[in-house]
Amino acid sequence: MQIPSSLKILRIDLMDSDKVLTLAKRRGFLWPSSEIYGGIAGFYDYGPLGSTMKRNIEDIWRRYYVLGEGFAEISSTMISPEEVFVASGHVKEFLDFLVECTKCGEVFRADHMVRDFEPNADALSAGELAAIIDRENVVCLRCKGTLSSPKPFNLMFELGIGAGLKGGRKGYLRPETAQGIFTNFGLLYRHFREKMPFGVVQIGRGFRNEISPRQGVIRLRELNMAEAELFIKSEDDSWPKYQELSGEKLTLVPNEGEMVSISLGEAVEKGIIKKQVLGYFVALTQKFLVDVGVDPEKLRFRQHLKDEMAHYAADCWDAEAKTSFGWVELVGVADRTCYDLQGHIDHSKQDLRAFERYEEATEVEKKKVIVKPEVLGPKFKKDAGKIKMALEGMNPEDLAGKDSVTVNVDGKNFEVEKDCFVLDTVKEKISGERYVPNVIEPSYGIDRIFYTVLEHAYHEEDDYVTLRLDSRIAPISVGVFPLMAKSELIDKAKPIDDKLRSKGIMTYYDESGSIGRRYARMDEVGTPFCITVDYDTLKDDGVTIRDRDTKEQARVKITEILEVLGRLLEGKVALVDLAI
RNA sequence: GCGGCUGUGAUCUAGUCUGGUUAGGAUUGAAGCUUCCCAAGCUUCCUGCCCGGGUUCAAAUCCCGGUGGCCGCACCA
Repeated sequence: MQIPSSLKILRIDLMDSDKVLTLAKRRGFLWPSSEIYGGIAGFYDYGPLGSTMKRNIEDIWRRYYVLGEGFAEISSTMISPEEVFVASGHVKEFLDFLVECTKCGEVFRADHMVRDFEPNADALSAGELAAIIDRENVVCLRCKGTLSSPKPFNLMFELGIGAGLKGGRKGYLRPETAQGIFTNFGLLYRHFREKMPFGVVQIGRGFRNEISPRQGVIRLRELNMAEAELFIKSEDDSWPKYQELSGEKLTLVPNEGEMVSISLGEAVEKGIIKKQVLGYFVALTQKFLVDVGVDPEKLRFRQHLKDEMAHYAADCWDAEAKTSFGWVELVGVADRTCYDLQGHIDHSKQDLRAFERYEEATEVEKKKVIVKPEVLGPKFKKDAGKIKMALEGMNPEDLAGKDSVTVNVDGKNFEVEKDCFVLDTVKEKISGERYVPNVIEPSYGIDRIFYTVLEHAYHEEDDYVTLRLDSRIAPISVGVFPLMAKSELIDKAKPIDDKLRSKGIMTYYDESGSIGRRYARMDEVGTPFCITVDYDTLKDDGVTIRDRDTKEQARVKITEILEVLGRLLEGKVALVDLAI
């Protein structure tokens, strides 16, 4: 039977993901969570090698953001009270209204069902959606059955915090780490000694009650994320380190127009990427991803479509990697504007603004309404306070020359005579201005990056599997073997192993089975180098260092191992150059 | 969440249709032998029918429910 070529490719690709996931399970990278109880969709445990490799990826990420960009790392709670997510918009926006067919049970998104009648369907309330469905007689797309009323489905996990008959205070598991940074903005602003711009990062878990988790770790309900929030002055799109990356070649898929392959500098000049600072972090993201092992040939940046944007974002570029699951979003670089901070200002009544000092303070003369409390008080008694506030908020020009003025407080009108206040001109010193900072957010999905790195590192030749992981990512750096399990060789090999570990190099000591089998074990988990003590070692104090990818060997004196390995692991020298 | 397919040691798989020995094999793993540099060979060993009900004298096998996986639809702020 003839199989269409497109299907053939699909089949082969699917087999690839199976192979990678099977290897990941067998060798302790990824394990389905709670497997002895049947497992649970959307949850994965990181095994011993996986935990280490994940940490290695996170450490390199820290190198970029904390050391490289000077961002500060915090670790905020995973549980927050409801108010946080009301302010962030997640309670209202992080949900879909679903309608169910009362006849066949098919479930649809309510806003999709009324899209033809209402251009702004996703902004409607349950009641409004129900009204349109009723009015337009919208029925099930599949069987024409009657639809249920719209029911909200929020993707956040809800919690009751503490005891109490009502189940305690309502809270949620965070769907993103970002809110912990925004709620701490005031303290962070102080930490940075009120100097703008500044950045804050957080590596941690987020939780989303996905309707249909699938594809291994690509869509999880408990996920690992690394997020950076860069606070900048509103409208200021420059970035001091921009020039350093402006030559970086990017593959861009803008939401209008064709896919292009151009430098960051050109992309910003041509207006494909609107802001320098956003572009900088797109390019930085590319450097990071390629650094940890994402194949640059399988990497692109795609701009979100207008209707695809999250509720808080004005612009967003996703880093997408080609995997056997198709193009997978690894990172989102979003312009969140001042949405989040403004939301928290509105809901918490706290001042979460930054202050920018002018180079020179200016003095302005200003007319002001100055209330005489000793006159106003006795006249209006308990209403006096509110009337005072209202008066002071009025435009002095409107009060000039009038005998009395009508003030509306809480729906009641009060006639206030001119003896209650005076109009005066005061000098005011203005030394700067306050503004709500804008936020640029690069948000990394660690689990997806982890998987992509595994898949892009996976090599198979004649059923022999090698993970070509970067030496800084590989969970084990060096295998240490005696050629045979003989005491004279073991006595030489063990101290080498101890020495390397004491210097912080992750090793794996192995004396069982044939030497080839031991190399194969290490190749399969991506260990870049293996050291073997052989019978010649007893005579010349030399050992062989073997390279995972080329299988070449070099002979090195035991006393020089540490120095040589240091250079090899940092990628500063290739083993072939040491070979003798 | 709906529908289809599916679940046998860590991995791959035979057996399931047609119920009936101690569930067979391979890989991996462990212990050992072998001067052993690329999954060599030999010996020995560990580990399994997704879970729960039901039918039956008897269930890996048939039925029902749950659950995991894959695929399609929907979803993916």
